[in-house]
Amino acid sequence: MQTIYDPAKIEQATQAHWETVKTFKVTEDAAKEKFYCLSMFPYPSGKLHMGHVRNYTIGDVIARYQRMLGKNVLQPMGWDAFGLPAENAALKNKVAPAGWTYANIDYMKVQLKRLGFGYDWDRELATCQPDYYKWEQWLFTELYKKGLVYRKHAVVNWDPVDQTVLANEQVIDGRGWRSGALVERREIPQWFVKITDYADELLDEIDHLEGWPDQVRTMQRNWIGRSYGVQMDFAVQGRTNAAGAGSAGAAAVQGRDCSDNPAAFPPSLEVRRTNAAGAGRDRSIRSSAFTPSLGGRSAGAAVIEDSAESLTIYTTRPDTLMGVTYVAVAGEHPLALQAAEGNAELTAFIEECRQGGTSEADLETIEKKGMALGIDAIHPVSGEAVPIYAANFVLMGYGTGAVMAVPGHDERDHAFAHKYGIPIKQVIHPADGSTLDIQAAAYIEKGVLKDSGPFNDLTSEAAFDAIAEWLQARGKGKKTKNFRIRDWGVSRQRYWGAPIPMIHCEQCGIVPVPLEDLPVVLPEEIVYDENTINPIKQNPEFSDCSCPECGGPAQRETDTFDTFMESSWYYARYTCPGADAMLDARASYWLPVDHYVGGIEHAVLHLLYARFYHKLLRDAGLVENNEPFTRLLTQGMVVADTYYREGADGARHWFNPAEVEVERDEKGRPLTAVLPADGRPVVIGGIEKMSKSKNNGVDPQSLIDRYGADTVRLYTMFTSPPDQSLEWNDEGVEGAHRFLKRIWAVAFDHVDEIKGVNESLQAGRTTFQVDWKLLQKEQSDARREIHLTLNQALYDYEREQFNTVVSACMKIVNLIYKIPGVAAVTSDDAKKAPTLNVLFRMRQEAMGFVLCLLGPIAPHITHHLWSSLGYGDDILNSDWPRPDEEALKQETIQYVVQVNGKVRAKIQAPVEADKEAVEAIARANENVRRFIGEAQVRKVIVVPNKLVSIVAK
RNA sequence: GCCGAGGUGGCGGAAUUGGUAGACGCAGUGGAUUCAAAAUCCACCGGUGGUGACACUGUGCGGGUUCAAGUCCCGCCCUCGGUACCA
Repeated sequence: MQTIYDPAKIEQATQAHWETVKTFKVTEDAAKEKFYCLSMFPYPSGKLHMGHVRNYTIGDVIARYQRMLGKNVLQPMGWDAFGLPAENAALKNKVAPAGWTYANIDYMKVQLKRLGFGYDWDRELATCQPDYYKWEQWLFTELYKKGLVYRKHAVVNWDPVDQTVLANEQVIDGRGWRSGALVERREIPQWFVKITDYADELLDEIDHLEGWPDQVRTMQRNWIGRSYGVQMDFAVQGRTNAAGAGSAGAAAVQGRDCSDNPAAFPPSLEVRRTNAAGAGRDRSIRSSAFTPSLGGRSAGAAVIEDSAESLTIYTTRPDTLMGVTYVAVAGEHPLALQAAEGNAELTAFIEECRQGGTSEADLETIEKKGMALGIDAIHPVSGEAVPIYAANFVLMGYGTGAVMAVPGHDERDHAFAHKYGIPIKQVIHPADGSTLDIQAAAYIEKGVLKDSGPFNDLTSEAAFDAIAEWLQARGKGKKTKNFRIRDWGVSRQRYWGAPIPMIHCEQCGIVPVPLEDLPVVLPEEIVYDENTINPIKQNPEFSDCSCPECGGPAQRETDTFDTFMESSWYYARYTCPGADAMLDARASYWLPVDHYVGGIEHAVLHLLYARFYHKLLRDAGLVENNEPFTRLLTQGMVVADTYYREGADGARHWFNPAEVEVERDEKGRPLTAVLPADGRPVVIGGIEKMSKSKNNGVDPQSLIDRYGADTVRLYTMFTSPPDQSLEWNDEGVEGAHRFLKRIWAVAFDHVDEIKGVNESLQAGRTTFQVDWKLLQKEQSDARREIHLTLNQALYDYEREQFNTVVSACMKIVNLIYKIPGVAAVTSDDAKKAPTLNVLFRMRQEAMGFVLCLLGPIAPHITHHLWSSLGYGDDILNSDWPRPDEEALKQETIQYVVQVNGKVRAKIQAPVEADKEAVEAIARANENVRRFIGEAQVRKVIVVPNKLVSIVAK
């Protein structure tokens, strides 16, 4: 009697079983090999989206696979609970961010459980809980004591109407998202963590991250961007009032320096330049620091005392030095501000420079504009005066806001020089002696120096050293190493985050909050509306405090941490829930994470910050290894079709794919899309990442309700390989569901047929003596095919290509349907034949393969069928399948025969045939002889077990 | 702009890493079953020519290396992700 596949029923029963047995609760067990499998925790945005489902299914498949291999598997889950969306929701719905967040967590947790993920929920954490962020605050104060934390000014997006700082996401086309006002750049004091102190280690250890995708490793290398170059000094000379400019400049810079710890003055900036030839070669990174002669302030820099003030320049192309024809500084640079006094035009330009966003993409794509300051920089070699420009693409906050320019050998400098009539000088010539028009285009390759005074005729490589030595000998510069990466700015001017545990005391300056006063708790019971966008700023109840050192009145820091701070160490905290310390000894059993799974969008920031944090934890004596994540899988995005109509104002109204009907031609190509609601057409907008803004999301909950968790899991695993984007398709979900019904049907047909025929199989015993030799050739061919397919699936599990694991399962099920001989048996006598028992055994074996292979992917149905087939109570405790070597053996091998590169025949050759024998069989083939014809055979290549290639002319 | 990834049938994708292009699935077409439908099962399914065996052609575009190229090299085009305050 076959039962009907009812996913809701069997999934509930299976989950109840896991709950009762506490299947996924784990503890440290020194006797077993541990495996820590982690998926990036979600932001509790409200409900799960398909990206979550995909991420957590991949993680769960890996965790269950490792468990079936016999390991002690830890798979935890938690919540990245601080962040901007909670504040946005609070403004919209007039609810406090905390309540909104906790409600979302409750709902999403139910959804995760419904999907059957094998988490140890006893380890759950939320980053907004004070007993979590307490330790992050503690570590921050420790880092401060070590000198790894400092304060400096940094640029933010400022909305002049709402009087608030905006995230990049809240700046739309250069305007504030709520006010619509033009956004300005502003500089305010902020906290920084010195990731640059670890830049060398973070870079060098990428080489050892063999379990990471090359793509991510390359991105991190480029992000850290170590380069070797020359740092040098340009003296500044005022054309009208040099002395005045000098003192004003120095004073302004002192005013900017808000560091309470002079030794922690930021390392010099970097402004990135990459030549158009791109792709990692000849990258030219140049930076400069405006260095008043304050002595020792510029960390690691040569102290150059030549003139009252100077601009320190870093370049990876010192060979182009003699081609410098101007210097550019930021609008807010002291030199620019000083020059603008009494100069309305320049003042207006500087004001213009303040507008626009702060993101790298904004800065690089804006129209490059500048204005001469009327003062000059003195070239360190030639002594020539070159003009200093204020330019809108140079940022004060990144380093100290000045760059040198070589229009002849840098594309952006070339364009800028063209626009403002600045001379373009060619000092590098192609090594092959060819000539080119430097006025038409910059020459960015390396070559041979000309018009370079003492350095003429040197190659670029030789000139690098020669110029560096020349400058060093005269105290004007030196060779140096630079990084593209900047220190990590962790201050956010937002309410919903972990408070930065620092106190400002008029007497004692900056004082970190001592451990006994931690955590600094963020007030959660607050009113949240337009008037109190940030309820802890200007809130005396929160900010007034007494100084831990002198006891006098003091003010708390009201900025909160970047949420990357919380997400940089949660993986470690999972290993020791409830610990009365940041971490305890349990961390050393579980860490590092063996396998980490998350979105490719985190390839740089989160994954780099977490690596950095792990090293901070190591240096605080809390973990014992150097890297947090041994193996990494970055999954692709979930994408879907989009449909829209344009309104009268040009605004697009997006329709969910579920509301749209697509008409196709006889081949299935989409022709038009209409909205059945009004029968009128909509525009097909192409395939995009599922998002609220494009209204192309699919709600996983409705799919789970309709098809069950196993179907949703199977579909997401089957449709794309994990690291590629997954294109949504409703019919595909049907297909996945159909396959599960097919397995269900074949399993219960099998159970019915073996009843009363084979007691051993019925009892699930698979160890009775089977004489496989009883199989006829086509039957043993089928069995061989099944074992070959199993082998393929095992290989695919190892390389984590789960879509082809599913393919293999489908193939095996198709083969089971077609096992020759078994279907035709109807009479009772035939059912008792010994061959039939062997065929039943063969089918039982194949079913076992499918259930095990599919177990991690569709855990509920496989759990149920496992016991229906009599195998036992829990598939998770079964042995992982291996193919039978005997079953794989064959007598002949198929060879492909090519003549002049084209396939002309397929031949069978005995396994033991040598190359000559195989060649002889190939040449005897009629079609092969036809294509060789009269031509002479010049060469024959025989690839063992594969092909014969005959070259004839 | 810069860094990274990807372009293979109508669609998602496969090709054990230089060796039969299109596995597996979706859609489609034809058939079986059914009073009918759904469900299920079977067959076909890149293009052109041919009744057929088969031939030619075909992996974004243009070149190249090789007995052999989706895969390697050079030069382009297009799409997507990141770009430091979205998470």
